Amino acid sequence: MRVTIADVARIAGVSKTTVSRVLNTRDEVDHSTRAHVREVIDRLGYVPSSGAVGLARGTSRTVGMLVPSLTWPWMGEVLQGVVDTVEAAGFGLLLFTCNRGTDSVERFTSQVSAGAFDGLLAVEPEDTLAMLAALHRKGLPVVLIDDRGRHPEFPHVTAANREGGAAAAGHLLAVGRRRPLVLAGPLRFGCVRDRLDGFEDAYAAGGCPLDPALVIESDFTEADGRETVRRLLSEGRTFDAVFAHNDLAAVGALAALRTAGLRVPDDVAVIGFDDIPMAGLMYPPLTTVQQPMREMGETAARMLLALLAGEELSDPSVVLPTSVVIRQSTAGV
Amino acid sequence: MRVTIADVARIAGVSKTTVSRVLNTRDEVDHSTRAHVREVIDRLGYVPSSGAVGLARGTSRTVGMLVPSLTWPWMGEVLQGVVDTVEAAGFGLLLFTCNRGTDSVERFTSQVSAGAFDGLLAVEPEDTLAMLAALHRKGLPVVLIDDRGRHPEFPHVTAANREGGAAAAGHLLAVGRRRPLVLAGPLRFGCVRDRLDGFEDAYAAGGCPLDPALVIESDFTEADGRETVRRLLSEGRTFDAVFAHNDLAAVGALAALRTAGLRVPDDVAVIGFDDIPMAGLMYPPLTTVQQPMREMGETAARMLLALLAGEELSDPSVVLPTSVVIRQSTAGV
DNA sequence: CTGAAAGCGCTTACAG
DNA sequence: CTGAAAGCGCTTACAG
Repeated sequence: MRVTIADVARIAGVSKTTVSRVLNTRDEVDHSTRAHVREVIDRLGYVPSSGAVGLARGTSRTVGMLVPSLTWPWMGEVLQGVVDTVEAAGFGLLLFTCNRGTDSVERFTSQVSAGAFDGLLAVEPEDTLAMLAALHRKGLPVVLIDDRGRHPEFPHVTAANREGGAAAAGHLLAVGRRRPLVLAGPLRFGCVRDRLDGFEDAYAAGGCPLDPALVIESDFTEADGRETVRRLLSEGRTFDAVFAHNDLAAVGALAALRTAGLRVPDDVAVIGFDDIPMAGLMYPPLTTVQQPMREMGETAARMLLALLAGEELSDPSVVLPTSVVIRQSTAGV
Repeated sequence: MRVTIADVARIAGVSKTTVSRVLNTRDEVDHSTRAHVREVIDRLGYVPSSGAVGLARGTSRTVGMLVPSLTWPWMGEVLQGVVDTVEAAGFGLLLFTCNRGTDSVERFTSQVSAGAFDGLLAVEPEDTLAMLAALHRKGLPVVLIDDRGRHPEFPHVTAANREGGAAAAGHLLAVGRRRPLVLAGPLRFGCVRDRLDGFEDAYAAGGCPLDPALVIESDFTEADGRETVRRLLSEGRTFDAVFAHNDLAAVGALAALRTAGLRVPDDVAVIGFDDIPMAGLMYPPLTTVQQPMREMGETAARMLLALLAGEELSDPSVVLPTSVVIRQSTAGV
């Protein structure tokens, strides 16, 4: 049987109130009483029932996390950052995905109403944004880990996409590339427009404005990156670099260039975005703009915990710096 | 304010007992009463507090999952399988990692005592096995997703490692490789010994027993795979194939062979194990023995849910089939 | 078929 | 400094 606070109280010869105070408050308890109760707690191995504590206090000391998919290459890093931070604060992490339509969305919202968690971390909530906004308005603390949209109504953390795009341009210009192909992500995403703007402006400032025919919307997949580059080459387009808006598309570009008999980086330099764990293991190793995924997870988790502690966020919109990781796909050997 | 069962009861003009029965039982309630209560529940948007239900019922309808790391290449697939299954059953998933020593282990065990979840899924619990065994003995339902050890004391799901090793051998023999290098994982892992046994036996049966000097213990990392192959080549060893016990090591082998000027698969064929998401995106695309990671997650989750439902497991030790995915690193173009 | 009451294991005014 | 009692929001015998 479970050891309860009543057991501890009885054996220690005090009231449940006193045991509760030993557990939860720093003062109001006589030193020797406190020591004695502590001893009994340890001896019995008593741990308060989280359900009962939650019911009495009206809080669960648990945060929820909603992700669109767990199999994206960088999701593990974000998750690890979140879990580490949340665990260290003594909170639990309840994980949800929303990849199966209304059914799972409904189940998720009912978990919210059920008070299963006190606050929510959401990654790139494209389809679920309206729902989240409703929950947020009803008082659920929410922090977005959001690399796609622009959501000033939520506290959120993103990477410095514009600066990342500019840095990619700076690097390509530095290695002498004047005619880059841009394999953009879906243009409805804020992050994509930011990366593009930063890149375009930097190229213009460098004295060679982009050729609009070489800015192509793609969909962040390896397959589409590969196919797009193949098609452009077959149409006779020329370019001396590829800036892909994510690493998967860059890997696709690598494959298409190889198939076409072009050398990377000699004929065409390739730079990606994300720095997924496999980026350095590609052939050639992929130069890329790094997003600090783990740190983004940690930061978002810290923000949510602060909110739950009743603190004001000094800055509800955190932008973490990106940086170019130079590897052989742009640098040669 | 939260809508409670008392609100529903008052507005519907019935007792809390009746509302509870409408919520939880199929019978014992008059048809029209039931309909009326349902209507009030919907109108008010009432959702029972999971904490209160848990306290009253002594169960949390939540399962825990303990993983050593969230950033391993195949972990996302396992997690996705688990989350999908658990969510579909209306359970929550509480995620824990144990990468920060005794501190996090202690925090984890206290969550168990706190009754935060009803059952546990654990992935490759090398260091935490003793702790898990203790919890299991105390009555916590546990299912292992375990590709490393052999733990007959727990219900668990693994991949068919021995058969996978044999299949790798069969494939290499079929493409004419008679002198393979084996880049084994740490030999203390059961899965490693199984893969090795299957591979060795199949090669022996094929008429060419392995050269013991070409069976090397490695550590499942890309760096060690690369370094080991580099060293062997520099020592003048010859081999016409590499069987790596995981895909990361295989990717390392690919890099070392390339650096040495050897062609894959012409000079040396390479086959890995796992089929991580990036395997097909390598150059050349990596032939590998696929472990059904997502299915392993789903199966383990289903087993745990069955246990929680009070069912007996028809088979507490489930072995899921592996299969060779043939790509260019062994097959040429 | 329905309800009053006790109980799940805590916390928290309130009183002393 | 300490405790009796009410309350958190449910479920579940028990009685009718």
